Amino acid sequence: MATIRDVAQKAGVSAATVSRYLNKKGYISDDAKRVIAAAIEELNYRPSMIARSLSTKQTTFIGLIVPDIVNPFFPELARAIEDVALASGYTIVLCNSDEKIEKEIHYLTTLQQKYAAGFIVVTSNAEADHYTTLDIPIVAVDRRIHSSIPFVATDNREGARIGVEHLLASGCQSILCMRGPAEVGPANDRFLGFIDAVEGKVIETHVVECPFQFEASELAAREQLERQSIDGIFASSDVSAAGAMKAAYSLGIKIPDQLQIVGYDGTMLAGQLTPSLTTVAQDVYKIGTLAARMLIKLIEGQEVTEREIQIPAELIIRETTRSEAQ
Amino acid sequence: MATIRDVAQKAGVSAATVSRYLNKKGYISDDAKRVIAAAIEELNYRPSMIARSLSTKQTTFIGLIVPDIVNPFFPELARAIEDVALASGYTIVLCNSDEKIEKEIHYLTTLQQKYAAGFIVVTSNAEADHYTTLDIPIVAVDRRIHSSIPFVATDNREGARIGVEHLLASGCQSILCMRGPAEVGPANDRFLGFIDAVEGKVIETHVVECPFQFEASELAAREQLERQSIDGIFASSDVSAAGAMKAAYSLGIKIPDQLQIVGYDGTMLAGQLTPSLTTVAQDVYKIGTLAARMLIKLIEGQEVTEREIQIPAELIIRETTRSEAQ
DNA sequence: TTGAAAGCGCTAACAC
DNA sequence: GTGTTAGCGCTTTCAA
Repeated sequence: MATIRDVAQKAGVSAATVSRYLNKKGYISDDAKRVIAAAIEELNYRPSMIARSLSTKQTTFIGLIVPDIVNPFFPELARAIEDVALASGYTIVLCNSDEKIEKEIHYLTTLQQKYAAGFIVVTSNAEADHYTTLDIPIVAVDRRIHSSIPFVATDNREGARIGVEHLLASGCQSILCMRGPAEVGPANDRFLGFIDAVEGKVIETHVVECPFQFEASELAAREQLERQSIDGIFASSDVSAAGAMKAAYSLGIKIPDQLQIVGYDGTMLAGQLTPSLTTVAQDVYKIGTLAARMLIKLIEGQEVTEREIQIPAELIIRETTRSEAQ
Repeated sequence: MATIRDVAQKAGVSAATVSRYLNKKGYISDDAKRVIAAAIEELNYRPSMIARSLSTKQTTFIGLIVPDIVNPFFPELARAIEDVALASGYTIVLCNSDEKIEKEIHYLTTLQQKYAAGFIVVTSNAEADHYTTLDIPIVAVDRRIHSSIPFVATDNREGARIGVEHLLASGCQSILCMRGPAEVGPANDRFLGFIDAVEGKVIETHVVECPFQFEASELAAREQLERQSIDGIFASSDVSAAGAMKAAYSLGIKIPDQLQIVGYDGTMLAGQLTPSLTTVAQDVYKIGTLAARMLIKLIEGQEVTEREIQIPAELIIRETTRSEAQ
């Protein structure tokens, strides 16, 4: 690998001049430009980012800490972040925390001593110390970490309200809310949205808490479906909705004739189920984009006015609801 | 941020000694150990990996180049790789190529000048020059790049054969093979497996090429299903199978009574469909694990005997086939 | 407009 | 066992 000095020598100038050329800093004669360009070309020279980093103390790595990239929400988020990072010359480092605080801390410290310029984090761990005391920028996505940390997410409460409203408008009289885990912020927000929608209405409601997981959701749904007459389900995630569909199927309950279902998330899965699932879609790509843009601004010391962004969710009506109202 | 010299000073030793302590290299007195440890603790010192890298010319970043992390195969692969990387002190950098050779080259060069110690790559781009001329280790996953580059994948041909065999054993007389794109290596292997299974059998076969994509697959399947009588489908991916299921559903064809379907991949989707999809499952996590281990060995200069690994696929029998033979 | 020189934080001979 | 010294490849004053 050629170094800056090799280039300087070949071009007959000093390393400093080459450096200036590379960084477009300071004046430099057209002649010099020409020879340097030629030398770089000839040597196929690529500056070492690591030497540069050592010198400038700036880096271009963004750490992305998510619970588990296998969870369908995160690949799309990662994709969005990577796209904007790429455009701005940043590179993303993938970290799976499994929601474990030790793993989060591990990444935070290792990456910081390595090369991270900032972090984008999805975590439910409440002890925010490790985040608030960090001396590099960080933005929280999907779940709020601390009031001092910028945050981007869907307006889950309103999204859920819309979804349940749709069930109501479609004539449901007895609705089951399959809410997510109490430890997860968005799950609570969605539950609040459910309450918002049903409050004061003369209908029956049931609530069951279950993880964002297929088998567990299927089980929970089956239990509820057997026990009482339910004609509508609002599931806090598409996976749970899929579980409910399975339960209904094996119980011989017809969808959407006897039972209508609304999921949440708007993952691919929703569209690929049969019948296809009506769902409240999050614009995950947009969340990722905004979070990444915000972080990069922070890293580059630019002004960030909106430190808290809520993105509206969108109801996608498909085959698991009848939408009589329409 | 404290530096190694700060630590040395506080401990009353030289930077070299601290360095030796840090890297457990060379002898060092217990006394020294004690003072150094104390100084490190007190100053909350963390060595700068970037300075270290500049000095040693070693880094701990692994570039992972995949077409698109959103594609369900890749998150699990990434997860596996990250898990073994983490255990060995490496960190993974996520790169989405969109199958575009320019993007691949971009990552290859940028990351190399940044800090990559090696690459794990999934690509169908045949011009392997950029890979074969690379001067850092690389391993190919899922799709072969060049005979000189180590490679880990599922034994797709055999996997497909098993899947089709199952359709045959379940009594199918007229089988449609929904094969993947001709440019994609594994798709071809799976098609060969299909041929292997049906060759010489007195049954009817049909073949249609379609991308690993829901809508397109649904369309293709519907067309075939309308045109001729088909009682079995071997789809080259679970997504395509899901599309086929949807087509059958809207055509009023009962699964598995009138039509049996076998998918390929063993993604979550397969288990979450209703009825759940019989599929040939790849052990993606294992592929990732083996690839990462191999790459790390290569990076660390260890002997790698098996440079080409094929992992068997496993048939998971679920509700879209009848398995009369059992 | 350009070059010399110092230094970023660490490692690695080599000498003591 | 430990310290001195000389870099790793780049940037950045400061002079010229």
